[in-house]
Amino acid sequence: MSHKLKEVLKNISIDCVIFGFNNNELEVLLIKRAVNPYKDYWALPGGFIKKNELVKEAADRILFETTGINNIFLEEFEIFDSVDRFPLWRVLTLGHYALISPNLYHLSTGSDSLEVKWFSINELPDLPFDHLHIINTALMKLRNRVRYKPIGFELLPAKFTLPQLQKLYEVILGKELDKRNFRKKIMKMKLLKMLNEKDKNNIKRPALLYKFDNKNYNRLKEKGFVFEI
Amino acid sequence: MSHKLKEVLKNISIDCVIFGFNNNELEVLLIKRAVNPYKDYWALPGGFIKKNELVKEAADRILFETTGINNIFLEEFEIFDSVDRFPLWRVLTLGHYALISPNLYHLSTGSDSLEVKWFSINELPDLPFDHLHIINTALMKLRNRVRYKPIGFELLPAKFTLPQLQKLYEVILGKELDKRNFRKKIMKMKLLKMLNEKDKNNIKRPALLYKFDNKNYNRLKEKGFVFEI
DNA sequence: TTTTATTAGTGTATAAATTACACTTTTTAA
DNA sequence: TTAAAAAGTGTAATTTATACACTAATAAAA
Repeated sequence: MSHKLKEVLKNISIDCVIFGFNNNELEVLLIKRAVNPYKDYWALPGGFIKKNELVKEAADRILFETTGINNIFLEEFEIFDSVDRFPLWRVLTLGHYALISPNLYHLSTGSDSLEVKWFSINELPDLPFDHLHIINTALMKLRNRVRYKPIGFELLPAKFTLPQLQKLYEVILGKELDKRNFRKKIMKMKLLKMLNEKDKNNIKRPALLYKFDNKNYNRLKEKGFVFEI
Repeated sequence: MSHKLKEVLKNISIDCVIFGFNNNELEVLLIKRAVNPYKDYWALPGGFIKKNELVKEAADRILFETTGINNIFLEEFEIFDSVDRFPLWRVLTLGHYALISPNLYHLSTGSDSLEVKWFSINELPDLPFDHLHIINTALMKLRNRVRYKPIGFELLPAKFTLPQLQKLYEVILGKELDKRNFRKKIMKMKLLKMLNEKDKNNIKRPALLYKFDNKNYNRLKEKGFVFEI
């Protein structure tokens, strides 16, 4: 790690599970570790919290330093506390996750990472520590959360189509949705702004483009609106 | 604290917010601190995690040592990480909460607590550290959680009446519910076992007693049932 | 230019759930 | 025996959820 042990809280670390959506599949961002233990292994971006850092600040910094990604909404989802999960000493890890639209972020390595890459969650490499368990836990939490908070939208480009949104939810929830009912339900929530543009990506019947109306979502939320899919 | 600093992870502590339900009010369990800082103050039961302890084990032990309560379901709900929240050094606190039926548990003090007592959440004493913030956050999380998981039942005695259950939900959710609709909704879920007994507590028309059918709840859950109030 | 192919977009019927509401019954206390 | 207090109950209207097939709009192919 790039920071001296004396600068950090050596018993508390952070691991980040960054989900993306591509080719109608969920993906997760991994780094190739530059340091031991498990040098050269693909693993979750992670690191230790500095002594005077808030958890949120640390998560943002660690993610940026290892992958080049910043300015995303990281959320704590679980504490991983097995006694021997880190081979050298006792470490509790605060798991964080985020959903991002992969094409919006430029990836770069840092001193702790040799390489950064997206992996389909259906084709993960061997992972060190309990990182597979962390990813699976994050996925379970994501599946539940996405139904009660409009975080799924973060996985789409700023401009998206209703068929894309539906596909995203089908992939996350693992079930087929009726497009008539899905469309009616979403449109009724009044969370989308229709754009006077169509998706022109080699499609016979180009679909209308929308964007998420965050301002209206917050306004409705204050009035007691509850998102649910 | 009763444990030597060298035995614990001094940067990670646990605070427990234990909710009870009494006189149609939510209550929270506090201890009078036996040690500095803030000796003699009423505060949340808390302590440090031992070096080879799982978070869950630590939470259970800390709660038992400070209040005499054990064998309850503690759940982590938030991390409190302000840099100066503990005056002597950097401490991150893993907030845990639980709901219990107060009459089922015998309270006792330990070496860290001079006294243990229930306080109405509407009449809290001055609290040290950020304990008021911790309690308010727990309450917010509780209000949401109680709608999507049948944890509210934990606040009632093993045998309870439907009017008691409704009152509990009204208190937690902060709104009045129609007793006809509430009764229909609850009975339809098939989570209660009707007892051939009535509540005989100085009531003109004694109500039927029920108990929560955990076995059936788990069976229904496996079949895809989702609790929601 | 016309035809074909592919996908987006739409409407209707039924079932289920939610919401709003007042009176009857059952017990204990007076 | 009567009064009081609370539990228990049913109905109607509205909203939401679910299931389903055809039409329309475009680009590619002929």
